[in-house]
Amino acid sequence: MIRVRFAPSPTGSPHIGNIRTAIFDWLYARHTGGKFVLRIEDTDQARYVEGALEEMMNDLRWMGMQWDEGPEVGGDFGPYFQSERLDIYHKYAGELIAAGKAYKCYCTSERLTEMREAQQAAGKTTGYDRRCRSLSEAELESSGKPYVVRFAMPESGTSSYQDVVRGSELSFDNSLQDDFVMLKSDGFPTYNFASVVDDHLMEISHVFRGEEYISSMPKYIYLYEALGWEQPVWVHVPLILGPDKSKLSKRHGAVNFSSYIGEGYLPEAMINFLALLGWSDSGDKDLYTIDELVERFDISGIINHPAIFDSSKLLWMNGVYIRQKSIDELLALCLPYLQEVGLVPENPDEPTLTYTKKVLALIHDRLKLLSEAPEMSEFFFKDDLTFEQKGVDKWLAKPETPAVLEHVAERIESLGDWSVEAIEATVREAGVEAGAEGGKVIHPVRVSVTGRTTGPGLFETMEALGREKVVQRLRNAAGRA
RNA sequence: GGCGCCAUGGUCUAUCGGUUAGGACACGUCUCUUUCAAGGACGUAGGACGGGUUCGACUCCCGUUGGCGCUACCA
Repeated sequence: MIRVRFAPSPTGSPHIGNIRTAIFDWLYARHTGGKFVLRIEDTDQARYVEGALEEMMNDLRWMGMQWDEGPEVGGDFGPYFQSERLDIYHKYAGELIAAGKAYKCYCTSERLTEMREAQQAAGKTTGYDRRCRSLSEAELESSGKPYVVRFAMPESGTSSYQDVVRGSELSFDNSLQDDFVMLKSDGFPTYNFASVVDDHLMEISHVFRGEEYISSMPKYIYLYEALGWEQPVWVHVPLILGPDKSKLSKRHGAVNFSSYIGEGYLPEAMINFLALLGWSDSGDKDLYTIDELVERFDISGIINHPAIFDSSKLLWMNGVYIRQKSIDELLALCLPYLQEVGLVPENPDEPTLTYTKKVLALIHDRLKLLSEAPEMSEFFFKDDLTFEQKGVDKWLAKPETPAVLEHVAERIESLGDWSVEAIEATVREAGVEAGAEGGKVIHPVRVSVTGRTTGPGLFETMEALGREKVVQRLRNAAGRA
């Protein structure tokens, strides 16, 4: 049975890198018909951030990636919060201590710091000097003092494992390894220990995690050995780097995942784009539906080198997915953005909805982000236009323009058939009659009616706006000049 | 500093010894057009360097350089 887990720690807003790992986990579980487990690694009380877990769950659900086991849904391998599994970690730590494979360490953080600084100053490799490993409890004068539990690593030899992404065996010199902390003095386990215990107990078959853990592999190898457990398949996925080429982290501003939701990216675009950051199956295809991704995703396609996160392709992809939406879907997607700035009322009536759909149809192809909808369609909903200076200078300020606009208004006013075709014919005719052919009439009319020099087709825009508003705006502009 | 991973255009990538090194984004030109998009056509741009191995290396090996990661009572 394939079981994969996504194991975030609630220490802040999830970023692109966290979510990409979750996408790989989810895709692999769905691809193999396995289980997708969500486990919360809340073992660092100092860095715990309120609301981070809710944000994570919200992000996952927004993408339609519902976990099979974990918070809110339960499962047979719970609890799924590490903070609720402390007794389990203590039990196994106790067994390892009894077997002489782990030991209590009473060294103070001051001593550790001093030791590290001395090692650095001497140009030596830093690491715990294992003082407490060989001393007895009596020798340490330890009674009542706080302690951590360290794992007793072998001091010589090499350790190795098969890396499924790199396709080769990776090995490490044991003499360079440290007796790492398993249990902290506050009684909480460290990631290194807790994840091993939980992955085993939760019967995780494949561990997908960032490649920053590769250098910690010796720890896991010996922990599994000491516990007598079989290792899962390690899938070290490539890191996602920021534009500055460093590992993605909080300090990279625009990388918080939820902010992409707010800007109006679509889940299918985010999943498609992120799945291709560190995985590929052909190289000739860029657009994948979620079903195609589930069908094709496999460990063999995972890339072995880091990828820089550059959102320009994501933006393009989002435009592609927006264009694939029906008008009704687009309405549902854009309405919140339009309502937020008051362009559309909270409880719109049927005619308003119909009108909004007509407007959205006109900007549909131009939209790359849902959040662009208000700015792009503002003049359809508001009569007090903001005029682009460029348009005013180039067209409205021309001495001959008012007469042209007035004439167009006149002809439009008496137009019988209010269709796009009739409007176009009439505007063009009126232009000719007033001595302004083609662009010479179209541009000033556009600026008059929309305030802009760019936008959807002018005649479609006029048709949507309605005769009354068009005539009024033309006369306003004529008088304005 | 030590250890580890990695190395194809600006970016994401294909290539698993023999290709005019392919695709996509971005960029540029043209086209369509009232504008801006969208669409179509075309184009600029790539194997870090040096040694091997081989009839033949982007591809395999070694070294160099470079980038990144780890080096916590963070994950």
